[in-house]
Amino acid sequence: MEARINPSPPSGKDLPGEKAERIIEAMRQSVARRGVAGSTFDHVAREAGVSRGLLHYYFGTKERLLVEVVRREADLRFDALDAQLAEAQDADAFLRLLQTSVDEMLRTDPTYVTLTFELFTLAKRNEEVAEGYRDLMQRTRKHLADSLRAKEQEGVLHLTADPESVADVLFSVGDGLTMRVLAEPDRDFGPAIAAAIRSLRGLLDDA
Amino acid sequence: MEARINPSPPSGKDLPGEKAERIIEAMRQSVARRGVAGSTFDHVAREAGVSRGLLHYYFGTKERLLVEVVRREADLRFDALDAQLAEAQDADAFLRLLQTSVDEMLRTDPTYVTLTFELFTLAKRNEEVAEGYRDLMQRTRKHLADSLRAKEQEGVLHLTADPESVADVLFSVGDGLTMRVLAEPDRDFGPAIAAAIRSLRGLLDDA
DNA sequence: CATTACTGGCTGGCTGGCCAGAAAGACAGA
DNA sequence: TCTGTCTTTCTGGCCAGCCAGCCAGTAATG
Repeated sequence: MEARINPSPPSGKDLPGEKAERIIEAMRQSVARRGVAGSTFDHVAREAGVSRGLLHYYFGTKERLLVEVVRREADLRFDALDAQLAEAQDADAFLRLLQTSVDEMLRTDPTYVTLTFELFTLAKRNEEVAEGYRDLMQRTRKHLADSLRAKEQEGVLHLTADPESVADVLFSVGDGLTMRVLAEPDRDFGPAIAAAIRSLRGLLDDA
Repeated sequence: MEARINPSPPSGKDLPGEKAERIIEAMRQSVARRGVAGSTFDHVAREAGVSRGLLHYYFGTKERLLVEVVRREADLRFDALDAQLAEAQDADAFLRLLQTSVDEMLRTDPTYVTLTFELFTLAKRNEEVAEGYRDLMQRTRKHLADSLRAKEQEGVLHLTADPESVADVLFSVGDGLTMRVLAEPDRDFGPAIAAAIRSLRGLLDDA
């Protein structure tokens, strides 16, 4: 009766938690589009193709559902990063790939940026979400830092600060500029982005 | 009957719009603390010491009240910036002052950072707020850019990009790092901030 | 038949906005 | 200075709508 959260494989034809997956993904998209407040169980359930009650059955509360959303967000972020950065062969290429990665995301689907900010504001008011968000930040930083370390050992980059700090700064600039681009989509941020990249290059390669 | 918004001086002992001021300030603090959704007219009215109805009388809707909050936010931001940056005599001092300004704000009262993010997420869903937010971004950028230009003419700085772009990048890094500090208050961001400053220095002075 | 997975009606609480009218001036005349 | 009237400012009760969570009960599974 009090199973909750991934109550074990539904035995039969379905993947374990296949419905739970659909709920999380529906919530993810809904939060990006409508915000946390606008993402009612009613809407999300309809979009996931399940009943409203199931959301409670699996997750109990909205907050716990959001924590799962954050977790999934981290996975998606990692995949995107790894795919983009793997092939960089020097600092310039690395930054260029980072930039096009952000560009592309903004043009095709700004879901996860929006979601990140939405979760950040909620984290201020809910400890469960806050913990999930901290975890997301830490894992993301760690992940990029590992990539940076690897690239350094390959001789592709020469970091002028510890990898974690570099990762923090890279993500910070990325988030800050993204926020501005989203707020003023008609403005040309080309020069600002170019300036940012020039400025960041000093962290990746002082040769 | 349809006066609305600063309906003219209340003639007598009070300052013009003194109550409106109190409402805006109460809303500002409430949004920072409880978020937009949690800032009900009931709470805000009580904290401003007025009746709930007066909020409608002055502002009509919650959105329009929020737009006023954004406007006030810009003024506060300008004052803080001007006060801090006026005395900088070289690029390093400029960045140092920028940093201590952010530090101090974080330690004493992170109200306006929180508020800024809160408004950003709301802007995604409300055109009135979005316009106010764009305006805030533009005016803030313009303001810092003007400061930068002035410092350049004084010979204090030598910008390596147009002032608006430099302002964008400075604020972006500031916002991004601030977000991270707020999310992980126990982590030591000293090295990351140092790295950011080293990196940004290239935008202010290539001598 | 027992257990687990799932449904959807219900409810109590809350919210933004509306509005009828009270309170507080403003002004004029005596 | 008092009084009566008009206007502006301000109040708080009311309402319709919405929502998260609860739960009694149904379907599926083994």
